[in-house]
Amino acid sequence: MELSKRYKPAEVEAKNYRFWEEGNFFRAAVGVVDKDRFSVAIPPPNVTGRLHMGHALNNTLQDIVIRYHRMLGDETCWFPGTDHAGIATQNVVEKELATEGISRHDIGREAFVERVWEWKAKYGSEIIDQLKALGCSCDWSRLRFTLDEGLSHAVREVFVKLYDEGLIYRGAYLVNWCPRCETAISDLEVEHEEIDGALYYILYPLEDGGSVTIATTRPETMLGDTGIAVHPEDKRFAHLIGKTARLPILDRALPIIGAEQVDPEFGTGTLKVTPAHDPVDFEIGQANGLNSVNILNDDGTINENGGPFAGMDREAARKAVVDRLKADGHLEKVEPYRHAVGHCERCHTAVEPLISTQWFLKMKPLAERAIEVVRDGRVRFVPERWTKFYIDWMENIRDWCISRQLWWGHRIPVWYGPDERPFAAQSEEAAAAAAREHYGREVELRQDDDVLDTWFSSWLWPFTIMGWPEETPELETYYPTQFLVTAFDIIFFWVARMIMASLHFRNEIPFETVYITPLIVDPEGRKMSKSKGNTVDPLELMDEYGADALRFSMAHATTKGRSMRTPTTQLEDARNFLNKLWNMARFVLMQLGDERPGLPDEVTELEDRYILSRLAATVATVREHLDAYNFNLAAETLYEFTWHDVCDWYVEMAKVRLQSGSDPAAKGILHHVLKQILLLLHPFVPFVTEEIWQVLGEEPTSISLAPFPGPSDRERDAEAEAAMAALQEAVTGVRAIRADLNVPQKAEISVVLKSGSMALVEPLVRSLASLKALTGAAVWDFGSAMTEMAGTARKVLSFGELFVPLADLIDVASEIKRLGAELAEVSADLAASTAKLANDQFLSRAPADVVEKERRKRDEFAQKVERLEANLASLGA
RNA sequence: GGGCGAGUAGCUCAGCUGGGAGAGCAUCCGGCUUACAUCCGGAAGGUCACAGGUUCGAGUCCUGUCUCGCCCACCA
Repeated sequence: MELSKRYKPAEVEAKNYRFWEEGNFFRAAVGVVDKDRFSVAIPPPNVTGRLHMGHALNNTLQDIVIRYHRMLGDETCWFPGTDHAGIATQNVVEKELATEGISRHDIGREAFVERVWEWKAKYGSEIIDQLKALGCSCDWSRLRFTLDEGLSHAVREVFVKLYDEGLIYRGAYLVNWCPRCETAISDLEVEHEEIDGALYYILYPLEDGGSVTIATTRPETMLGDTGIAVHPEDKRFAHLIGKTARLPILDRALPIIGAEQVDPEFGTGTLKVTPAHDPVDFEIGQANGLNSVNILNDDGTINENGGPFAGMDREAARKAVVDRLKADGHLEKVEPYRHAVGHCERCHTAVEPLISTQWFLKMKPLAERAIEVVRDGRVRFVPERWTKFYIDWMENIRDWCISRQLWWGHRIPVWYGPDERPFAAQSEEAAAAAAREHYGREVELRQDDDVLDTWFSSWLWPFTIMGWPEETPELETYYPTQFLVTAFDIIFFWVARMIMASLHFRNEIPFETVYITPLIVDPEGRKMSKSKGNTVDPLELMDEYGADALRFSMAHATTKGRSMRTPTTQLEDARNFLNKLWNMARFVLMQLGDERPGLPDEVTELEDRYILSRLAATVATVREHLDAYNFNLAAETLYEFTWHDVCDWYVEMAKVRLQSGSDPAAKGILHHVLKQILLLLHPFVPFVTEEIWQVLGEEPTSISLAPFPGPSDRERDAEAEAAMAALQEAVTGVRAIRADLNVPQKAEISVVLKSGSMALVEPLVRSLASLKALTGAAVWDFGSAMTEMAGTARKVLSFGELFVPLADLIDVASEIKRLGAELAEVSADLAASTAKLANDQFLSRAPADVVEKERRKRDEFAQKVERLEANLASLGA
């Protein structure tokens, strides 16, 4: 089969993915006991999702680990699925409706939800196709959706259980309200953004004369003020406690109280208390029995409690309130003020805190054990620093608001009786039965209108994808999972909650290792976001460079830092690298023809011994790095070995033997080394490696099922590596002379190599043909004393010296300059080394091997200096 | 107000438990050497942010400072 001169991903990728799917290579068995098991639950992408760089990174890393373990021989399963993504999906469909000029309220709940399912049927698989394009080797037969019947059942089960345990409660508390989405959102869904606002100083008259001035950033909330607070120990205001002020405009009586929460340093040191619209005020209100006056409608407009401002949008109301205060002489001053304002993560509308009746989950009882398993290392974060991040948050965890005023999601499994008594149950029938029992008769039940936070299904993901609450063979075989990959911003949303859920419902951890990826940032180092317009589309990158190139560059760029830049030049590097690999394969195929010789029995040639030694080292290093999740180092090691050790040196040396007729050993080694490289690279770049594997016609059918290289009987060969290093030094020396002195490529030269080390020279003599081919020097003379010759270029090596007679090409003066510069450098090294060895402290405290190494270095420098000096002398310097 | 990460060659970044500063790109010089010009050979380029400290020895460990990025927090 003929390979094209360049690697063309488009011709290879889709074809090979189809091959994998048709072969069911990623289908995992259940119930296997005689193998290690390895499983991963995918972080389910939103059904509305389009592959972004975060997904690309995340799933590339998961796939590398999954493929690695599959090749290690583990029974390996990657469980895939998608998330129904409550608000996000509802927003998408609402937007679609808006283009038709209608809102969800126009068509009603049932029809709307139907519409979303239609949308899902149409577009929900796009993200799956994109993951396949990336090469992800999930077991697609196990694809799940967080809103499918099985998971919905699990969600109801969990809700009822937690309700019965008293961990879920309903009540009116201060929540974050998004007026655009018209729903409560959890603390985690609020993003704080610094904005330029203003501090308004409002004058509150006191009932018995005088006034008090209070600073606020949200003047319109004064409509909901029900008190005023000062710090109890603030002497300036002590006399005010117990008195009453009057609210401007609405003329409400405001008791003045003392509260610890007040910061005497801020503003005027007094606080207007608006329990319905501020978390601190809510606390103070509760503690002091103040009323709560909610002034907002669900859409963010002012309600009837806002008096003359009722019906106005909150923005307009702010302005109107300020104008009115000013007109009445109640506005003392306005100062510019920069502060953080909460925004809805999904739609970026400013969030309003308000009192609302919602469902909550108590977190502290769940958090305790979840902290424990991380602390004792049963669940491990990589990089390790995230452990502290996790524990800090868990220790200060607050209750989770789990209800959402949406239509798309798991409807809360609670039915209310005529007296509003709630019945939590798996089904309406079960609730009816419970109600019948309670009331002693048949009653009309009404289901709660709200749905659950999307994360209320995701936090059950690792075991619900395996069929929980049934005790399935999947659970038995693959739970707990071994590995989870996610970004740090999901630790609290998801990772922490999964740990809590798994411990609570299954009494075991959900996964052993949590790998936290760096955050991908733009070229300026800023977070990528659609609103900033600095996103990069991985699908476009895949089109341009190929999925493998994207994967390799991702792996290569993944460090244990907190962020990484979008790979740009690295993408080109990766593409070039894969092309290099492709061409190496072409070369090997050209040499092999129909033969598939494999590793020869006897290996004697220097370069053969060398490359096998390097291969053994590479296998060991790559496995080490993969086991430690050092993706960049593993990729780097393979790049280096393939390109430099194999292509630059081994192939070039083997050519000599291959061109001068058949050489079974060289062919066998080429074949073997190529195969090993393919296997080592396969987890990183599955498409190109599979393609070459197929062309070679290797067994097994798919490289994805082949065993990953392990330690072999051929291990490191220090002697060959040392001899090869000498050869490389000599070759590079001659090439440098050629380049420095502008000796034309075609010009015939001869080389004299002088060395006292027969151990090193002897293999070079045997590799004479390689030396000639690699340097273009036709005549090599070893070991003989150099007779003084005019016009000789010189190079001092670590183990000897090179002489290249070039007659009139040599300019003695510049030759002296060249050698002089090197002498200066080496002399400095020698001086440093000598000084070190003269230091008694060093000799007595440094480990013996370090001292020994230093001695060898010193001797080497000394010899080099000696040779350089001799050469300079012979040039008459 | 706390916390985290980064600061190494012109650019993007490696550098594991402390023992002679690395890669790729860009630059310069030379090459169509029949696997690859997405290539090959060579060269130049760095007070490892700054200041102290620990150590025989610090890019690597400790303390402090500066710059950038990010996270968390009830200063309205």
